[in-house]
Amino acid sequence: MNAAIRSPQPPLTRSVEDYLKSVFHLTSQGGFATTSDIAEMLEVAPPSVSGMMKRLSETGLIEHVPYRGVQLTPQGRRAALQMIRRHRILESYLTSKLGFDWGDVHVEAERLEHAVSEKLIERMADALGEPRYDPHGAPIPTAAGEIEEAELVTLAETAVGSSVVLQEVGDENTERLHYLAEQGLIPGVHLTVIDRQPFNGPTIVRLGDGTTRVVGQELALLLFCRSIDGE
Amino acid sequence: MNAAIRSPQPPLTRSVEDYLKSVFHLTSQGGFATTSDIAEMLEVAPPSVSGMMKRLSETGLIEHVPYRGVQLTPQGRRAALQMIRRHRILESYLTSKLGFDWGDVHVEAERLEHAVSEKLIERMADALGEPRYDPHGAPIPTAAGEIEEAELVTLAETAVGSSVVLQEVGDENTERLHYLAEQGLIPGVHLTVIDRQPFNGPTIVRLGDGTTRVVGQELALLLFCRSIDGE
DNA sequence: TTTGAGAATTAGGCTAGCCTAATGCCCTGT
DNA sequence: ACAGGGCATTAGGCTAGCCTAATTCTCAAA
Repeated sequence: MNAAIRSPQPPLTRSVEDYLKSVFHLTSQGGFATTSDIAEMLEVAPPSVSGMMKRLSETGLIEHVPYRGVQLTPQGRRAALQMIRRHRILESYLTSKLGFDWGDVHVEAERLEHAVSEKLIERMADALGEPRYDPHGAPIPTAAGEIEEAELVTLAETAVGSSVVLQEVGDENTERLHYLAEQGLIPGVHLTVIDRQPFNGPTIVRLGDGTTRVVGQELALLLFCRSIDGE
Repeated sequence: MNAAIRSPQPPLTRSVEDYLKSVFHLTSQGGFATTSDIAEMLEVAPPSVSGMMKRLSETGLIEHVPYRGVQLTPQGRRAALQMIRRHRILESYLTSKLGFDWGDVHVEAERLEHAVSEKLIERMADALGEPRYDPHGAPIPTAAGEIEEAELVTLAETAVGSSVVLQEVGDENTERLHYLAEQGLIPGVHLTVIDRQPFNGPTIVRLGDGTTRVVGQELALLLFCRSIDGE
């Protein structure tokens, strides 16, 4: 007889959507998302997070273990995946239909994802041919809420001598993305790991066209690769 | 030395954008927008409007004459026209590029207009070839903030025997728009006014294809026409 | 010229989200 | 076993926007 039970789906606010997305990303490797990690990701103060976590666990979107952290409930996960689908479809659409640069789309999508209707997203997805990856190579959840989980390894971890395909660029910084694109380090490119300097030094790779690149550790950690050795 | 003077452009909130748009529409025939008209248009209580009007006149976006009403300042008008441009470009884009129905685009655009960047709007406008009218025939303000002001007359006011072109449909109700489209009463259509029943009765028109339509007064008041007699 | 209906405003209160300062909990290192 | 650092939470406050109830203003009609 109380509101929480009766109301089926009070639409989520922008803030709530952002918190859910953060928790999803922070728990993608399993475990709990901590208050301070969420606070840092959303650029708010930790007490703001504590307050929101309380609200969200009351509405059943997250599970909160005080002083430990939070995890998404199935319902929260569904909502988070929906937001991520929106975000990645938007990025894809802006890139391929409106000529946006892959370094710029993140910010734009971040604002739009809270305002687009389901219908618009599906129209965009349709116009794009139901893409499976966004411009950065990240998998796009299906409308049903399924997301591909690939076993990827960062370029910094690859074995010297191995061959990989750059699958996903885990970054959203405009300048870094511009630089990477200039270097030809974009999803889908084939890389052969030629060498790696010691003490967290750069990795040297050969691209498909035979040219080589020296990739510092900071960037190498953002380049998620799929091995193609054994296949 | 105070904040209002120093800060160049504190970005407007969604609410503020909506209020400015309302005031623009309510003052388009000149005069003042009243508190209760704004309240009705935005579906809020009159005191909410009074409060907002106070804020907006303090920030220089409107001119408030207490107990009389409000008007936009040049700065407020600029902001309002920018929102209207966004709205109409969005409607146009959704209609022609994503297959939305002209009856549905209003709601969608209403949500998106607060979230899109200037850059995205200009990309859309570009992709559309800088359209001058939205799907309902309403003029789209230029990026510079100019808007066409046409002398239009509603179909209910046209002289029997005259010839007109349906220029703009002043409605945003989905069902009515669907009905009008079915009847072929869409912007650009050529109409000859054959007859009008007395006592606010319907207007009978002939379309370009020779078929006739009986248009009740309620709808006829929404159909803005341009005369083509004298030309 | 007064009066009263109707519109506008002021008074006072609520929620969502944010903040800082104060307090509480947990765990590791001695 | 416990002291202290570090993270989390609670306490208390703020703004934007909304609300209802009470008050004030305006103007037209008697």
